[in-house]
Amino acid sequence: MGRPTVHDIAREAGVSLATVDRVLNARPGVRAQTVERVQNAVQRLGYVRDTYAANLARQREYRFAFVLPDGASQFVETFKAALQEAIGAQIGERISARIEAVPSHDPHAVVRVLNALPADKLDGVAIMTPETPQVRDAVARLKDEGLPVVALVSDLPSSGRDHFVGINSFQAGRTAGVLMGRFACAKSGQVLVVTNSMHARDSVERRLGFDEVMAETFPHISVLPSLETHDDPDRTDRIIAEAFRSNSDLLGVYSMGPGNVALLNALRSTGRLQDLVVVAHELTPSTRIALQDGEIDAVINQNVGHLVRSALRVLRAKCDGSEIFEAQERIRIDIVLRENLP
Amino acid sequence: MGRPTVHDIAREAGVSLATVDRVLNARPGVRAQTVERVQNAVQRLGYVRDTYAANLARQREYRFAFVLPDGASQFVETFKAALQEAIGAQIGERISARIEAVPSHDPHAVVRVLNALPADKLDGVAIMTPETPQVRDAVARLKDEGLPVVALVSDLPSSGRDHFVGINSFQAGRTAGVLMGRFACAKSGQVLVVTNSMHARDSVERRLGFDEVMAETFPHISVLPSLETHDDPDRTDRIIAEAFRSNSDLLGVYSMGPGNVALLNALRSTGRLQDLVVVAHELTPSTRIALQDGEIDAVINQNVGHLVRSALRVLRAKCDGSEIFEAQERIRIDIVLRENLP
DNA sequence: TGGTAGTTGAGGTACGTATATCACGTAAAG
DNA sequence: CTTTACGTGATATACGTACCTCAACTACCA
Repeated sequence: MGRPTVHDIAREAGVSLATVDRVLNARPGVRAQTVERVQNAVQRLGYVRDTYAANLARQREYRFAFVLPDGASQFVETFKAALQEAIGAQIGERISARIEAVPSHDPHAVVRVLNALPADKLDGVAIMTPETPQVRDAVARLKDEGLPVVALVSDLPSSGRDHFVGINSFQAGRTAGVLMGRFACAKSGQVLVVTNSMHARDSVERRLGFDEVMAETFPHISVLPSLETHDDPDRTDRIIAEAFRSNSDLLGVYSMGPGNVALLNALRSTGRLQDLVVVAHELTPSTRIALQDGEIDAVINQNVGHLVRSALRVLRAKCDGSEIFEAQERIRIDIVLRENLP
Repeated sequence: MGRPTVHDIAREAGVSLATVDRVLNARPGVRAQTVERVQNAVQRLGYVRDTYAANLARQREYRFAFVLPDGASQFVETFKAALQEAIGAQIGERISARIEAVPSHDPHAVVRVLNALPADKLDGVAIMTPETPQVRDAVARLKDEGLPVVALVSDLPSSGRDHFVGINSFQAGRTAGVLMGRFACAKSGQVLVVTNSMHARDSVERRLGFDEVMAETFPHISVLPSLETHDDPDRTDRIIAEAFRSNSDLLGVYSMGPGNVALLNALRSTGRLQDLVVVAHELTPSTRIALQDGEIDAVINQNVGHLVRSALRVLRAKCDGSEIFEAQERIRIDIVLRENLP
């Protein structure tokens, strides 16, 4: 015979179907002793609830909200596209997802959106935003209302989020460091580090990892202080030009954050792009082209498709109270060169 | 209202439930005109069959067979472990998989096993084996019996297989080449290329990709003819020792196939392992340790977990006649360094 | 006219689970 | 002794689909 059903449990435990149901769904009105009898039967027969039949019966729908920064970042756009695609392909999985766009540089707006989420109309929330104390509080509130919360790309530790879907920024920084050091080939000189803002936890951690490897393994290369572009193309042009004026032996550039379009333009106008080792984060249309043209040497990437599907799977598992298949949910730090472009 | 059901289709098309059922399941006894009416209704309402309800009703079980080489390869062992784990985690997905072990170096045995597969007790087959004309024929036979067939890791082109789950060997070879060239840092010298056998299509293609990049981009490095170990540790020791005697400027070693344990041992006994750039394929317990110890510089990997889950998803989709979500099924060429070890 | 084949409808049962209602105990409280 | 609350069983309906049977209708041919 196939998998045991609730009927088998009822027979094995010597109780009625109704009681099995009460126990399995943690409904009240069952003596502790009876509960145990049923649970033993479940154990003995190795019963596993058929989630799909259950969802069919209860007309379950998984209603998720994705809170994403609204802005010019190609990475977020790529992520959104992957999300739309995944939702489309998941027809039949009873998943619906709404996207809540949040002005990327307004910390208060994030909190407003989070607080405005209709907890009773949702079954889970995924959040991509920098960590602030207010966000932590808002997440805690969502958790209080019984909603599973997943942090996306940027972790929200000590906020009570159920899960983090993303890569370890410190390791990502180390990986970038090794590529920079080895591709620079024992030459000595300076490396530029550029990001939009060092207020983001990711940037800080990447920088730490990068510095650690450079100091350990490539002491002949000196890593310059982080330049912050503040997402401003003009400012980017200026600080890059200035950096090239004041450093004679520039070997490479490490771009830790978004804003690769502006950065690449600034680098192009120096006329020295081809000689530099450039390592950037996130595979987007622009970094892809730059890789193909040999302008960027390596991209450290987290696969957006994997991020999206992992977030959806984890949220579902949290809703169902089922186990997470850890091996599948670990997001890899992809190293993308021209040769292994997906 | 939620997703349309067969009832909605029946109403929309002005026919009975039975007729909708006949059309949807391609049963005979429906006028062409009526078929069209129903299909139009399906189109208009955007009906998608609820696969899980359908599987529930028809008591479907997906019975797959995995034909895998039986042998000492750590890669295959890792793959098997991932398969077992995935099957365990898929309880509730109505999937069962049997593993058919085949002596790895007996081409006839593969064919015997394939021919002995009980087509009527199976819903799909995944095959990991080198390509031979006999295998092609056996696959064609399986297809004739109506079974979906997926080629794993090593493609079986022109065999009629439904899908290939694995990476492009040529691109993988190119990727290895770039890493070798760049990590060798403009020094000139020779690179050893080692595999167990150049009869395998993978090895040939990897070699082609590797050579192409080396010739294009690193002409100062000369790539030596492929050494074949034939899975024999003693032979491996001998040919490696001989290669070190006759080449004075060895810069690196590219290991294209399995047998990394024996190769690493042979390299260790030369005492020059630390100075070499070593690029190998497949992340296994031994290559992982060698990466950590700095003996191997880079591993080109195809994630076994992804391979397994992709094969299962594709086989299921083929059984259901549903679309494949291409973006999800593209296996990435992973570059694994010590710093981004998963 | 009757026969036959092709087409359609009506309705049922089943899959495994959720959920509701009602009835029947038993034991404690009044 | 009655009342009440609690624990349990019996039974039904539903979810969306598959698959079966039986009846009925149409069209065509002999």
